[in-house]
Amino acid sequence: MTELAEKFRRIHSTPAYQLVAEAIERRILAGGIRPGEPIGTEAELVKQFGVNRSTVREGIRLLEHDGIIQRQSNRRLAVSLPHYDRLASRTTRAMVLHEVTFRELYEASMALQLATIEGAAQRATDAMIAALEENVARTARVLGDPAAVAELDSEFHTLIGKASGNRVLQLAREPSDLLVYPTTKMILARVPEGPARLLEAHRRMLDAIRRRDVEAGRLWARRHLNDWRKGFERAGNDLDQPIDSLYLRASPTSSS
Amino acid sequence: MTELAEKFRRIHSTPAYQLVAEAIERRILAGGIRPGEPIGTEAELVKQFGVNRSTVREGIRLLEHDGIIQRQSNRRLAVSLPHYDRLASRTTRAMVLHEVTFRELYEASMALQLATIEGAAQRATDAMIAALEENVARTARVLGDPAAVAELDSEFHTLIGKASGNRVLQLAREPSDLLVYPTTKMILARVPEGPARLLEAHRRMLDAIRRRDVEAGRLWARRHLNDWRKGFERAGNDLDQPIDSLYLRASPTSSS
DNA sequence: TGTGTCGGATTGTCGGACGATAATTCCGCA
DNA sequence: TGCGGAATTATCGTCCGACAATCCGACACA
Repeated sequence: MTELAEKFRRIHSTPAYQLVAEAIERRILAGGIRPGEPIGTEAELVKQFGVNRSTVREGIRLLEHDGIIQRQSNRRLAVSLPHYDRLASRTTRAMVLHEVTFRELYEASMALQLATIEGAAQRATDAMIAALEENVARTARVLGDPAAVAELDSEFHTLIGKASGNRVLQLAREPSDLLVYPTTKMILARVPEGPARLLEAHRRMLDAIRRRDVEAGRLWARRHLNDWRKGFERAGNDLDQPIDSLYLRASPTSSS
Repeated sequence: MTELAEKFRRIHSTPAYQLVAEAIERRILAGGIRPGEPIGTEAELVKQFGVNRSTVREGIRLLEHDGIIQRQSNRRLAVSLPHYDRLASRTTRAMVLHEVTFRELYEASMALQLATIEGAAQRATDAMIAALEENVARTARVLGDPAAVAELDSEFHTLIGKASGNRVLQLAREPSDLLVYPTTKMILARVPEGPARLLEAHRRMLDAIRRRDVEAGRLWARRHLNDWRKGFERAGNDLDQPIDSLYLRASPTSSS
């Protein structure tokens, strides 16, 4: 083995199906095709790229999976805006595989939720506030059913995310939220005073948003999440244990 | 159109290739197969699932694309931990397609970076601090080259992310970081005092981390990002304009 | 207006095939 | 006996051709 001079870059042939996917992706991102517009049938792509249909299909699958293209009613492919939950579930999955701890989840959620409610307090529209009020009212009605309360809690936070008007923030927090939700459910089922405290916090947060009181919003969001943490520990868990695979959803697909 | 009673759930048949993907994914997430362990060859999967190889291939492509399985040197498929950047680029792409504004990016980054440096100040190891010092030293050396400084800035923030020891936070901020980086590059190229101010901020942040001074860390991280925003505006941009497709990387694939 | 029917288009799935390349085995030679 | 290189095998990427199921649109019909 002579010392080989690094004259050549390591050769790396990209498989055709990836090239297909990247070519289409580039066109979409460059704005050549706008969301909603069709990108042609498989047969057409076969002709354009000069590869076999199987290859085209493998390529298309990737983009379809990412949600940047979708099949319309015609079954024809069209560009689409990837929906949040689709991306979020991937990231959530990664968190589970990486065995992140609840502490990490707690810390990150704290930062994200505080920023979110800050935005919501500043910019929530009347419609969003009405939706939040409706959510809180419903929560009050099902206070005896922990699972239902947990579900509404999840919805509440999603609504606040929307109300914040910050999509970057929404995208950033959704993966964590997906993990927080099942935990909340577990906590509420085991900590008797949980639902009442949760409702109180939601009411205060909503009130802060209504009054555009950023500081009060932050305060109650913080308390709310601290309740979550304390409940988690009171339910007999260690904050430094990794989140485990309880959190795989039954069907991670099909978001209408 | 009469009011149709919602008696039936929308029918939805899942194609076989998706079932294959989901079946494998479930097994992995349930912990049946740990990262690094092989999944079996395509031929074996064909036998197990009783479908055609084309179908199996379409299915495993999806998981491969998500990074939860990978081909080893044997070419055999094995479970793997999805790496951050792979997920991040998807989310970044979504942000571009959704035409999020710089303001949204700025706000979200602020929350995420403050939380990150907080974690770093509390938990950075000596090794991480050394790496940060090395980064700062290199930055000082290339101060005349805006592009190089931008690159090192990106690295600096990645290092702080690692130093924070919070992977949830890291996963949450990476997508935004991917968008911040090209902007920083543009700003540094146009704002003469940019590099010097950036270096100063990095030094202060590093110092705060070294002294475990959370408040100082937050302060300088905030200033640093405010500089970014001001530079952005000084460079003649409007904070409320959508980020555009300048940000698609040349090759969004292959992370070793 | 609502309903059956038909043809065409498109997809999902299949079976089989070939070459390229990495992994493994085997064999001749020192 | 041990080792380097050749032969074999395994596996993947790609291709081809095919078929049924399904959906869309159009059209005729009640």
